[in-house]
Amino acid sequence: MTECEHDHPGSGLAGHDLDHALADAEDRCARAGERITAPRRRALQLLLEAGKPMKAYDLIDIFGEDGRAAKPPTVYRALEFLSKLGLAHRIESLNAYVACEMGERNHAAAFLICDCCGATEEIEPFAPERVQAAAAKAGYAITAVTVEAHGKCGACA
Amino acid sequence: MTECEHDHPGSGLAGHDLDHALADAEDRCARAGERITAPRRRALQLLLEAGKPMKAYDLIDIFGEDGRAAKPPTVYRALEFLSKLGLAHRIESLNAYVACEMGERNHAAAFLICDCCGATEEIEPFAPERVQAAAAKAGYAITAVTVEAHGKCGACA
DNA sequence: GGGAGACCGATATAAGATAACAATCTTCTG
DNA sequence: CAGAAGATTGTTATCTTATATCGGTCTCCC
Repeated sequence: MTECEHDHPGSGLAGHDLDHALADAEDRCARAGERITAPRRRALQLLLEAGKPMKAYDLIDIFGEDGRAAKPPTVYRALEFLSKLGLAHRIESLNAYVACEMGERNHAAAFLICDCCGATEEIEPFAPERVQAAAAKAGYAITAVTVEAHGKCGACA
Repeated sequence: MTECEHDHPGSGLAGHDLDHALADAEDRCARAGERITAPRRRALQLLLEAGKPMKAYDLIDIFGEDGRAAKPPTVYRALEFLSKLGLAHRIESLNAYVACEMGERNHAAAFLICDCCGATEEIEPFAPERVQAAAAKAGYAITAVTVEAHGKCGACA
């Protein structure tokens, strides 16, 4: 899948931006009546710093501030929580997780994914009304849609 | 994920329909200059008979005509081949595989998936031109798009 | 009939995810 | 404050999903 491995810049957050994003997330969380605990916050921090999809076991490996790995359930639980709140998304076709780039609201997400460098871009879903229409015609009531478009990003093409 | 477990009818093929579908597949295969060997044919047969997404290890368990399991690589290789030819599709959000329901051409696929009974329906992709447009705007050149809509089918709703 | 490449079977192991249970923390209530 | 209820965590073990590797076989083509 990964072919060229240019690891061009990447849009990970750091310093002030990171703090701000984390504070935002805490707000959102509080408003949703949920608690953002230490492992949840740590998982989100790692995703934000990475700025690209991360495998669960990559997070596990770097989870401890002291350089020690976490136990898998710790990280999987945190990721489940973040997904539930829309603070992160799972990318099915990569078995990976990425911080949500579109602030507020637990929206549907769609992704452009570079098979070359691994970069992803979160975009507005394409034609939600047509999804619903097509589903209704087939008798389905849809609650969540996964859209993952693979190809090459500008830098790799 | 699975909640109710009605296993309502299902659209698996059998008898004459199955033979016909397999013959069709062999045609397609021959025209593509590929060989449909015994394990490939067997894998496709199992998917067609099931008429719904099957996990790789479910196929592995029932692969042998004599009731014996196959070795994982045998089935994974067959599934990879069938996917390449468009005779089957992988459903990322289920880690499962399903026979293609739309005859000819190696099209893009989209799926309606019932989280209740596991049924799926393959449909025409929604707005391919808008995918391409959105991707182009972000500098991406897209080669494959995964669309998986989850919800409840008519029977489960 | 012999070489090249595709394909297969088998073993082993890697990668991804969850079950189960005890311990702890939070919040609410009396 | 005491204590119960529920959410969250840590820990161990295990399950599920997928691939690497290697030697042998088959098929095609010259």
